[in-house]
Amino acid sequence: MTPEQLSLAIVQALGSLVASGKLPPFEVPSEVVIERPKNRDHGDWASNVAMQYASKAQMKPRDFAEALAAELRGVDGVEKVEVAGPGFLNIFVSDSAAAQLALQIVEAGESYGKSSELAGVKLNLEFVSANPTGPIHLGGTRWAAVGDSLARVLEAVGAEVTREYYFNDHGAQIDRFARSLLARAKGEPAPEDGYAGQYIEEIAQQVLALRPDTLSLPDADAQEVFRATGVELMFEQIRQSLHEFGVDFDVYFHENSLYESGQVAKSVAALREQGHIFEAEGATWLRSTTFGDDRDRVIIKSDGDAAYIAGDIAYYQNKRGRGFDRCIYMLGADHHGYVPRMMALCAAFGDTPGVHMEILIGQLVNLVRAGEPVRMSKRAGTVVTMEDLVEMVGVDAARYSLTRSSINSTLDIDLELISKKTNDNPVFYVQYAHARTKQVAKNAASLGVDRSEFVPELLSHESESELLAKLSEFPRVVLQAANFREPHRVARYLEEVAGSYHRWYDNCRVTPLGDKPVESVHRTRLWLNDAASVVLANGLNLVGVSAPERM
RNA sequence: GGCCUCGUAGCUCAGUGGAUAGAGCAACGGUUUCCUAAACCGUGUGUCGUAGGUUCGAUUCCUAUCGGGGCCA
Repeated sequence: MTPEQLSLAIVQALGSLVASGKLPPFEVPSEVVIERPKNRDHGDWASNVAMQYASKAQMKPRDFAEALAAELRGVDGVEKVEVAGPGFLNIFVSDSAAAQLALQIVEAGESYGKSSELAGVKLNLEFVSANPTGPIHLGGTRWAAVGDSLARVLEAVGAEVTREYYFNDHGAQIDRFARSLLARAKGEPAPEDGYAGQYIEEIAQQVLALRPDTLSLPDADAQEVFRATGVELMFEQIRQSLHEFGVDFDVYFHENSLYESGQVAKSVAALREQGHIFEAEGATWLRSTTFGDDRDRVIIKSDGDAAYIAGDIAYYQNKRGRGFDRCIYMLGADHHGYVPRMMALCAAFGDTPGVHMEILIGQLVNLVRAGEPVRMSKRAGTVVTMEDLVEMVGVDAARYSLTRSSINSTLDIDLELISKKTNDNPVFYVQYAHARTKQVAKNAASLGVDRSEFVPELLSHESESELLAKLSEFPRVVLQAANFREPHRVARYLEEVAGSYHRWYDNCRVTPLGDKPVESVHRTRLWLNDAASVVLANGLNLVGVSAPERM
């Protein structure tokens, strides 16, 4: 019996109670809250449905609960129902009803945990989107890990997700990049506002190797060569790093294409038609204050150049034109100031902010070494990059530790700690649990324990009902992670599954001791072992971390 | 000054308005003739920053306030 099945049983019970007049008519919910009580005396599962709906039926919570309890006692698999405290429903499920789940999970395999909640929804998820002026730094690495995991979670609940990377290779930042390359190639110190670091040297050399005559050109022309070629090389390096990090985007969207295709002009014209554009002080403005922005925004500056928001406007309309129902943007906390103007442009197109456009703001990552903050500077070239982090701890540990925390929290990564590869990192704990399930299965096979029978009532040890209960929560955790856009929930859940599994492993053997014969209980436990294996593997996959067979 | 975000155990952090607030790490002690000891078991610490409010019930929601971080002016 899973929480979903219980929820359904309660909804049906409520329906029949109302139909038979045992409860006064009220609007019966389509699902109710079922949770695993911390205290096992409170049952296998508990519901607060009576406290929530008693007033709607104009009853006292306890009376409401008693009526519902009486009805639930007739449900197959329900062993006992008690009413406790202010009106909690404490439900005890029979061991064999709970154990059926192991069978269902193994049979479902990779599809266990998936649902069709967002089936048919086309989602655009934009993340990282760093301009190609240098390698992906720690902050971008966090979005790469979290964004890709979020995409996986959303796909698991049925959404059609496009991972998208938006970048620009013109403008002030890129100029600084090009000037830095040129200076380095000429052996001059980096410009005051430029970039430094080993990668500048490497890219400069690569550009010279491709275009050996560059330095004989006039400075302006040479700089353009460094810009065009340097950006290309840098971007290729970024794509490669992301790929090695396990993150591949479906679309790399070039800001310039919005201008070249005339999309910007078209979008501005569309907004002008709606009356949201005005001219003032020689510039073209979006009247974003109409939609809650704290001031109007310049789209085309008085010198004729487009402001950054011109691209955002066109890009948003372009996404919607490609059929996306929802456009999700992941931005760092340093860009939270953009939210009101972004939402305003969404509304200006007649869309609904928060529905068609969603912006997730994530806090930054701090680097710490032995408790002391590490100062990072792009100019001094002392940034820690995605490659650095991966080199220190590996892809799995890096992705896991970046994904397991809420993006609302600033994340401190302690280099001292993480580079020591201590088992501080829970990724080892979870991966080890998975590896264990695989080794147990292997041993079972070699000793002749197979899945030829399943006797649910034999899974009666306390650690078995704990593990089964934990495994049953997986689909709901995935759904919550998707709905809240919080993939860290999956990682936290996996840590709990791993704990339950390790405890079960210590208490219940799958293979018989010594030369004892193989019995039904061993064969039945193999199902549970394999069910745990499925959940750990499916969950790790959602976090973007490998599920090793052995460690 | 305005806006965003965080404040929970010694540390790093979980915690869809529910019952006695949790995990990992760190500390101490125990468990291996047998499926992986990267594991398990035991020992303990909390004014959930503070003050009000809403509620049958608040760590969770609202307001104010203090403190850390960030963005803008």
